[in-house]
Amino acid sequence: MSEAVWRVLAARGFGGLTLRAVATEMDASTGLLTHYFPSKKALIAHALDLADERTATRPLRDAPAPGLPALRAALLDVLPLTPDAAAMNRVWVGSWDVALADPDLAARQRDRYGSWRGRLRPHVAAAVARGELPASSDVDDVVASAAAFAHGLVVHALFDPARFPADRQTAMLDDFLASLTPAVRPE
Amino acid sequence: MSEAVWRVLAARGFGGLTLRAVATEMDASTGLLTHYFPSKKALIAHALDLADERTATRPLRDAPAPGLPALRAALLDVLPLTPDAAAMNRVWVGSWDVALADPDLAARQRDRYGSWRGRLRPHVAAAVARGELPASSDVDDVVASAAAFAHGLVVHALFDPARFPADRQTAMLDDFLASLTPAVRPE
DNA sequence: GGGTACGTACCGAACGTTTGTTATGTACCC
DNA sequence: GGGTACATAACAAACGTTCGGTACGTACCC
Repeated sequence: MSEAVWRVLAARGFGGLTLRAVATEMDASTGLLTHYFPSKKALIAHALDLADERTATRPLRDAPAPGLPALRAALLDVLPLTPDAAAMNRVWVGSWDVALADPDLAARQRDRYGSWRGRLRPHVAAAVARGELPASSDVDDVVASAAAFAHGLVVHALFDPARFPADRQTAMLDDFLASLTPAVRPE
Repeated sequence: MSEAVWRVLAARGFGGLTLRAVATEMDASTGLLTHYFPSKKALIAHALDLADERTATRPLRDAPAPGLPALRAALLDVLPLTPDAAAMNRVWVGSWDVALADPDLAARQRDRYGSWRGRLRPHVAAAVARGELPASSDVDDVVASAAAFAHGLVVHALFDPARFPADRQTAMLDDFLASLTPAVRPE
């Protein structure tokens, strides 16, 4: 069932997420859907949870080292570098319209992204502790900036994949991270 | 009429943009709407054009100086620092779901953001020319990074306005711009 | 261990509403 | 009086939701 929801979402977005579309996708009746979801909103909530779960359980690249390299790995995991990652991001970006229109869903998204920043935070803190970032850095600001940069890059890459191939996204991320580190002047 | 479309969009997003919602909003009939819009898709396209127009004609802060300050001003104009700007961004972010679901609209968004980056480009080029940015900078990458950063910050600020008040957004942008400039070591 | 009771899983059809679209009518303007 | 600017009404389709009915497992009783 979740598979069908995901396929509908990836193909038609949240605007095309209907009980019948999901039912047809899985060759079932609308009765099945309503049996598990008391309302349409519950379906939408499940779709968001589904995106959450797929995001959480997707294979992550392991961080080569704590600090900046770990942050880099975590952000690379978010970018639409592969078709699967692009589909995932397409769902997330698409969810923003419906989430912003509903206070409950908006609050859940707020918490979601808050906790994502929370998971990014240790990497930034470690980077500061290891001297990769200036000690004067505001950790929360750096975290938020990195999260914002990644999400914005996701959007631009989704709309213009030709101009933002995987290697350019990676290069841009590396430049961004490099710009965070204090410049070392050649002697 | 455009005013009514805008109000519906700001309140209910693209998922709640219907002919009748707009008609009710302006105390008119659906016949009026269909008189001007041959189809629903035309309505959506108009909504996007409307967002475009409002984006283009909104009062912009004038750049205090060419180069980096001009880039800063242009990006500040995008961030949801005021309720009006937040409403505008809410519409833009909401448009991404419907845009990603329709190839025509997706192409138009792609061009839109491409031309926005095009308008940002001279400022970055000027910054390089003036020595505010390293001569080794890839202008297009810097432009895209700045655009991505701003758009990502928009998303996070929309979902969590309490954690991203105007002054923090501004501070984060300033930090981002500062990180682009080569560090100057105190003698 | 056969019968009964009951909860869960699901189908299929129908409900009433909302949707986009179309058709017809009317007032007004040049 | 022909064209523009709407209103009004109706349309079929799609929508979320409700509901009666079937199948099946599981527990309990005697």
